[in-house]
Amino acid sequence: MPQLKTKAPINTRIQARNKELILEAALEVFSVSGFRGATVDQIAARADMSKPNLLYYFRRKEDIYVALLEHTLSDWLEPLRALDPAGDPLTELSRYITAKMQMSEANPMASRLFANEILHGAPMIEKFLKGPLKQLVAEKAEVIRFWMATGKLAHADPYHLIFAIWAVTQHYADFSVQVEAVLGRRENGGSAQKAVLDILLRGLRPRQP
Amino acid sequence: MPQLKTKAPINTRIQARNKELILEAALEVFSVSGFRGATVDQIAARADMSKPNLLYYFRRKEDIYVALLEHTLSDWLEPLRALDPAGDPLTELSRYITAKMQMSEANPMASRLFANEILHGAPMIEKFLKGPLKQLVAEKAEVIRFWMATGKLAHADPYHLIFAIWAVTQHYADFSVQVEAVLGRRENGGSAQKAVLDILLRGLRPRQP
DNA sequence: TCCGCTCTTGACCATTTGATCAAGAATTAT
DNA sequence: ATAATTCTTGATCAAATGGTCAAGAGCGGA
Repeated sequence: MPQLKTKAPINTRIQARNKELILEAALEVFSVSGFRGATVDQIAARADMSKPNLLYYFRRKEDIYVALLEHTLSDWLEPLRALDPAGDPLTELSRYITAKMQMSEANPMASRLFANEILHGAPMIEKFLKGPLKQLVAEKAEVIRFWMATGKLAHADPYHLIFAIWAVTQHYADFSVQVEAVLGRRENGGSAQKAVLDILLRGLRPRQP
Repeated sequence: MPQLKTKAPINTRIQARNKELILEAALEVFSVSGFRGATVDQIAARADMSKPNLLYYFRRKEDIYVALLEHTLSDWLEPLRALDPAGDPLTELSRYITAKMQMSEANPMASRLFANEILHGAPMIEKFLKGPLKQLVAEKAEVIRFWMATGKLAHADPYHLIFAIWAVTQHYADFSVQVEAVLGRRENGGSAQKAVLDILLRGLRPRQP
């Protein structure tokens, strides 16, 4: 008697490999061209695969895009999640900012993918923004507020502080073309990181410790 | 004998009006969907005009896009240009940040248009970035460096300070969907402005004046 | 009024592109 | 080995879309 598998065949080795290849190729293409601008042909070509074969693994172009977003949403939150209420505030924030800067440098394509999605109204991840993200930010804003209340950090609006950190760190990935144009393409790896830490954190040292 | 006008007929009243209508409609469409995602039909519909009629004023879709960018590039730089070396540093920077925040709130579509263009590699405005923009930033970075050297401002990398200001102020326009999702769509007009000024400038007050 | 120029549009075209299908190749299980 | 299943792709389709064209409507100057 044949096994009943109407859906979700267990991933074979070939499936795992090809899905990975497709997602990798799709990130490159979507991050450059956005959802509308990217074509299935481009992705298939980058994945060394015929278009029908690609569509055998992901039925619709949109499925690839959504899979990509889901695949990285969780990683994206990890550094914020790691903010430790028991740690030293400036050390914790410093770690967070550094982690975000390193993510921007190591994986600018993922950053641009999100930027594009949000810029276009976040049609695919609205639920995520209003649910898990909002929840996590509320929680961490509370931690920051607590640090401020106990005098270990200067006062500032925790939400807007978090926005500022996001904005600045992701700027180096999302607007890298502009950054490089203005700087004349001189290296910006370490120096940017140091400068950003300085700019964002210097004002947060408590007045009289 | 008929007047010789092979090109550039002087703008008639109808031309001026329709070009304006088209640019207005195009900004709405391009800022939401990006260059590739926007269709000429959409723009024509928003401008209450048939597609061929729209293409009578702008031969190609790209022409509308470029016209839009050029139309606003200059305005975009104005606040930075206004940084006055003779003024009080903190007052000047404060004015600059406030102006940028107000632009973000008043015209988020223009901000998103640029964000999109840069995110996709700035194919149309590369020259502008490497020319006038780079030039202006270099000049103003020098002003900031001067302020720091004369002890009227704490030390920080002027370039990265400018990037931080751009990043944070434009974040509220470009990522408004995310900001509103996280804040639960509570008003953010004035409070954001105050918070941003505080976060960006507090660390810049000179140590011992 | 009349003539020339500007403006407007329905119909149309060529290309791009997301998606399907049937048929064959490769792999796996028995 | 061999049958069943999974994988692969050339050919093809329908819809969307940027752009053209010719013909007519509207406007302004003489």
